[in-house]
Amino acid sequence: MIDTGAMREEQRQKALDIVLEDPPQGLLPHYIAGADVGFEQGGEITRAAIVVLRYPSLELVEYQIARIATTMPYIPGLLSFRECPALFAAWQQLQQHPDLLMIDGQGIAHPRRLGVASHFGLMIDVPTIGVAKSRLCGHFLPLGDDVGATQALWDQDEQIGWVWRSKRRCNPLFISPGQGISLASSLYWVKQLSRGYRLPEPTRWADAVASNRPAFQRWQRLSGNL
DNA sequence: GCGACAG
DNA sequence: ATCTTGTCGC
Repeated sequence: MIDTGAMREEQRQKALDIVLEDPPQGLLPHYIAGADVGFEQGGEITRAAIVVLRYPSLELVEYQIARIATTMPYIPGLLSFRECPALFAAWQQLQQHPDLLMIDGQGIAHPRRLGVASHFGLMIDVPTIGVAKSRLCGHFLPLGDDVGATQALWDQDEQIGWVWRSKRRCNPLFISPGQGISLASSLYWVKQLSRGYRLPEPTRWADAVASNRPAFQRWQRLSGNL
């Protein structure tokens, strides 16, 4: 047991096995991350924020922000080409790489099955889940008004994701597998990482960091991470 | 030809 | 996404 690198890899693999299980059982992942992208100066600058939370406490343990020149305009269906460069820059700054990453945007719920979550997951070779606030494509049966109401998101006769009402009187979330995870596990983890707010904690924290919201500023003070 | 269209 | 105040509802 001298090769700590191999030991660490073994731990990582155990965590991945859990993430990939359907449904997940046994051991649990150690770190889960959330990513969000925003723009500054009228779109000239792309800002990506990635946060890492410890599981299952969901406490924020690290965050990184990357700002780079925008290279692509927003074109529906080609979002990943616009956001991946900044996301990757933030990813390379991380001290801790997570076992699972939630990205705002679609996974396979995309015309070509390559939403930003799928694309970025391939780039970093880490399981990803797409959590979008609105629909890009696909159709679904009428969704109930109650919390937890769920419908499968379809493209023809193929399921490409889920429509899930995470909170009452709020528009539903559009959840789809990014890379290296199943439809069932995608929904399972989004629920597992939600705490009564519309967005699951990883995405919620990523948004708070990217937008420098009060909650994040308060965290900075309390953790001495100025 | 017309409408839809993640962030 | 971003520009932005107040406002409605729990």
